[in-house]
Amino acid sequence: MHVLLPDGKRLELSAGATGADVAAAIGPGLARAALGIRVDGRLRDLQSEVDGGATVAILTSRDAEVIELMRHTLAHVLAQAVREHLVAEGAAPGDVRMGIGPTIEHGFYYDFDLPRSLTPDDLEQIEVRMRAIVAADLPLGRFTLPRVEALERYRTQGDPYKTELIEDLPEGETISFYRQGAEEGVGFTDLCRGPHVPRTGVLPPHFKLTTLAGAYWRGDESRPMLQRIYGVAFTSAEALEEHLWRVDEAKRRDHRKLGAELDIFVLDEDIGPGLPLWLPRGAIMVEEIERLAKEVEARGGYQRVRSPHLSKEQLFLKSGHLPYYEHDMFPAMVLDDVKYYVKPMNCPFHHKIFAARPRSYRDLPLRLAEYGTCYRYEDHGALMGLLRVRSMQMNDAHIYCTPEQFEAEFLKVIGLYLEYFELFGIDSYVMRFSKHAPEGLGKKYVDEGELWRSTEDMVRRALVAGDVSFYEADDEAAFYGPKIDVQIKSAIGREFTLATNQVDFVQPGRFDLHYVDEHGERKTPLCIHRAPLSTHERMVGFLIEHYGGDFPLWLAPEQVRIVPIADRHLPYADEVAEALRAVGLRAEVDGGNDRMNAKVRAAELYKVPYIAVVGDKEHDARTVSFRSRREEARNGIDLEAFTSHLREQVATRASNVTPIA
RNA sequence: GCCAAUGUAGCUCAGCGGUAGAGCAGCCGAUUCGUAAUCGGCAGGUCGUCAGUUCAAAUCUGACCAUUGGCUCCA
Repeated sequence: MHVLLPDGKRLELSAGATGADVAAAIGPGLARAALGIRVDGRLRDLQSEVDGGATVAILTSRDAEVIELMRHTLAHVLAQAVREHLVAEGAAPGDVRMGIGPTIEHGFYYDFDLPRSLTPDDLEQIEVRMRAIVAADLPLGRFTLPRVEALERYRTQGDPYKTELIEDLPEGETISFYRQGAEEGVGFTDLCRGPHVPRTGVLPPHFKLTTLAGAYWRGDESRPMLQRIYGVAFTSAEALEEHLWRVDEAKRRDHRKLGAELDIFVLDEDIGPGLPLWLPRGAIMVEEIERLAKEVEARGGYQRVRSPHLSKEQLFLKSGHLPYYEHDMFPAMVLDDVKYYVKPMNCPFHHKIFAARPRSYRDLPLRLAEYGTCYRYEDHGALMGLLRVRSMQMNDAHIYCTPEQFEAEFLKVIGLYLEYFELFGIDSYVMRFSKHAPEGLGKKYVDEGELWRSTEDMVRRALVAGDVSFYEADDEAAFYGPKIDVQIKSAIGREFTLATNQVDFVQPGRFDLHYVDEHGERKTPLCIHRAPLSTHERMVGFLIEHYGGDFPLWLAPEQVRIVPIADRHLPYADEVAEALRAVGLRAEVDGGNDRMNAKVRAAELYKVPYIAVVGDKEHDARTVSFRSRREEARNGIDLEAFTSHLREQVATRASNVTPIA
């Protein structure tokens, strides 16, 4: 047989040749340096047999992708270290059970079922053992076993996890193991698909165990909770340093930290978890977002409505929330044998508004908007600052339309997202087409298999017609229909849904909503739920991180801080503030008895976009001297010119500032 | 909800068996100063809560509450 090399050369090999054989055939130097191979674009290890006719590239430490092999092998080294660590203190080897240990972005993890809980101290000691295993330069050997023997191997060890993994492998699948250490019983052997580096000695020292966490076996909350150890690994010290620096930098942008420093919101134990208080500065931001939404929606033909926070049980029975969404609702309050619930969503109320009078096809599409505050009983452990709360103001609207109008309306909503994202300069996001999973019918999802499929097809057609790029995800839908979720990452790298756009083929029918079409027939409308600005809590939380607290002028809680140089300049400072406030700008005077330098520093730390210094020169000429976080500092700018410069930025909601003329 | 860690003044943190400390912020006073910290003084805490151990608990133990890191879930 033969293989092709990346330069197009043909290399003749005997049958059953491995990656190592290919490297050796090319040259002894390469054979020593080889860490893995790439076969037709797929990463494999040196021990795997190459396919005849394939293009094979030998990978060395110079190839970036070998870090994948290294991280994978490091996961095994971690497992060996954990076993040694616990056996050293007296645990039986069989009591140290292994789950899975894959690579992830920046590193790897491994899940364990252990006789005791690990502590951060253990982590340090385990890392020391890992370095010893690397230094021991154990060779990695791959071997396969027939299914029966593989199962027997783990059954005798009493290992339910590996046994289950093998049982779930499809018949006929090769069951491979990797052993680090020259012989059985030494080092560590693990069920594994590979690929790996050839020896532990080639692993880079630039790794670090980072966190200890709990994780359900196979991600299923009904199964045992294992202990997971996360680590990061890079090929160079600089890359590791840079990664750790980035993690640190992200912490500085964390909206919980900045939210406290900039007086935007607080959480108070007496009020309850996930129930934030907006401080005056945060309230300004929420209201600016609302103002933006109202302007955009007025242009888009939306009408605003209002609905109560509570409703009798029957509304949510009708909508389907009680059977399908009760877990996320605050428990009922009972008055005179009538149950009332706090609303988790606005939709049932809007359906009632739709039904409040007969509707003609001429009324459609009918777009009802409300920034209603909803309450959801989120799991305690899921709460996170403003990004995951229990009281939330939805940027909500429901669009009722005919099937013929669906595509255009749906795409208009997508267009809305894009308009907002452009305004905020949001460019790293993905659109997720969230579909149901058939197993969830009747449990998580209303039991209408056919309707699910046809609605999902309709959404997919609309997305393709609108040339929207997206990926599909099963089992992520709302209980009443599929969604388009805009997925985004927080400063600390956790993915969450920002905007959402959902199709509802269920509730209009359950509420017996109808309109009269042009032939005088009663028809049920479709409903699109949309929240392009997410909830106002999550949006503000996201924007704090997105801007790192350096908000564009229109969003900044305080837009101008006026710093008088001496007390005698206070009257003029007040005059400047009045002039700014007169045109709707938010300005404050720092009248304290600090030195000017200290006041400038305080305003900078508070991230006030413009600091206007006024002294004798400014007073006499009726000017200001400003410094800004977004443009070059200028002295002696005419007060009028300064004011209109700021007004212009606010009016256009500018992110990029054109310096003052 | 599950696994684990943490919880001392508004914030950042020290103290870790003998009944509480610093810096910054705050307040008062002096200084009136040209673009990131002027000086001095004062005030501020039932050490998350509730039990327990002890002659004595911020310090040890337990339960609960909250926060954080993950898992599950989600706007």
